[in-house]
Amino acid sequence: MDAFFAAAEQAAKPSLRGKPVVVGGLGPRGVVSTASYEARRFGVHSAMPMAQARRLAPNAAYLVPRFSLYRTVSEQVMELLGRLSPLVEPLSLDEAFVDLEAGGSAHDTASALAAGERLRRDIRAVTGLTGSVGLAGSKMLAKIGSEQAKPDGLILIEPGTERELLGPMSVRTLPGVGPATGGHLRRAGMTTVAELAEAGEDELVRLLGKAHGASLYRMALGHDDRPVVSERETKSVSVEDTFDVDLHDRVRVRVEVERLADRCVQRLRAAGHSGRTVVLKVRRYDFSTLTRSETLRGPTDDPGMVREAAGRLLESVDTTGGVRLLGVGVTGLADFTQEDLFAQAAAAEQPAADIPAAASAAPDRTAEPAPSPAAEDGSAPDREPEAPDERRFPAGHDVRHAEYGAGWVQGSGLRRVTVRFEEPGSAPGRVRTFWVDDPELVLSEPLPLVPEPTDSARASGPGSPSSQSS
DNA sequence: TCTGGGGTCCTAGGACCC
DNA sequence: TCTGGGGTCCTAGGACCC
Repeated sequence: MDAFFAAAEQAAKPSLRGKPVVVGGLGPRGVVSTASYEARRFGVHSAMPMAQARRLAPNAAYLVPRFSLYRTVSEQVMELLGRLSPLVEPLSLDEAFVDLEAGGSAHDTASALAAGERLRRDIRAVTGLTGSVGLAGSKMLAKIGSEQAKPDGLILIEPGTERELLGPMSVRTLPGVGPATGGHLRRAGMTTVAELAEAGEDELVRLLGKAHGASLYRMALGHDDRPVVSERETKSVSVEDTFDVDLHDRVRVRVEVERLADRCVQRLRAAGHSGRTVVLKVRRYDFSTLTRSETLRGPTDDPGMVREAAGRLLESVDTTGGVRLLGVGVTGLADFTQEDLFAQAAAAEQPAADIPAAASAAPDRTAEPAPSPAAEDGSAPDREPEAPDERRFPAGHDVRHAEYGAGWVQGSGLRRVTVRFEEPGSAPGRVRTFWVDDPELVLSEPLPLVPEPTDSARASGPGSPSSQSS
């Protein structure tokens, strides 16, 4: 999908169409998630500090991400991809590989092109947004193709033309070559893909290590036989928070770690997982980042266990100077817990008589989620009694007013909310301001971008190469 | 007003085991 | 009569991706 988050917001908010839109964290330490193409013309791009974006494009609209909306649109797009092939590999909410050959939806250049264009039409019809398609014989080339096709385009890379196409491109075009590897290669005198191929595998392995060097050499030759994999197992679950101002108080740091542990366990349980290794992440005032981990005797999804492990790990970290970010994660995932094992063992030991005891060996699995006293009352003494206006009415979120109907928050503060009354199908709307506690005004769920989810497209076509839409 | 959040994969050293 | 070889697990850090 093209500039996905920003494009979705423009589709939802008629007055923003054709205007620079920046989606990302709006706090003092926020960064840009997505900039619309209009905003990119000012030099704004993903991962840029929001403060810098505001200097470059002071008149852009700045919005927080609304993942529920993006997830809804993403599901619509993934459903369309699923009609092309059972082999769909999502990379994120807005990007996926499709193995057209496995789906029988293309068998040569012409049928692949037809499938790609049909997909783009369907995406536009169903979501109201544009996507770009790269068609090629491998994942790497399909991805590079889709990147070049953006925005709102389609590119097919004819088999046999890969090397000549890649040769003059920057090494940074290849997946897996970021700032660090790019720098290494530049210092070694290599800036283009052709120069990588010339250097040879041995040289690249010497420079970058075994795995990275070897795979990069193959990519430089246009070789990539990685399969499209539809079901991938989750390996870790983590949550982290960057604080608006550094934390200095040790007690506060500890409280935040416990909160994060609870949030992490919530997500872990929601996914039906448990894990053996607890990881604490700390970013200090100077941006130096460290992790500490502890592996338990068996997998757990118990909030107390994770909280305590994270707390122990915190003991070994020097936080003088201040803490910028804290994170808690769980890896070594399983779909059972150690309590399950105990229960199983107990049941096996004493077959009939002992079923109640076996059940009580896993006492709080059903009683959960337990409201943790530590996280509730022990929490930040300096916390606001009520959420500030910006939190109650986040910029960009949908609202509904009893009299004026559907709109979205343009800004809030000083106990006031400014709302623009418009919705996906409407003309650009007018702005009105209300008191934050106006009972007529309530936050609402995102409206669909397209009125009736059209059901036009049909699966079809015999097939051949891989494609990626992004 | 410098630098998010959620992931994946790789490397390297030490412990431990046979 | 200095210090084998190979495998796995754990820990920490780094690069990269969206």
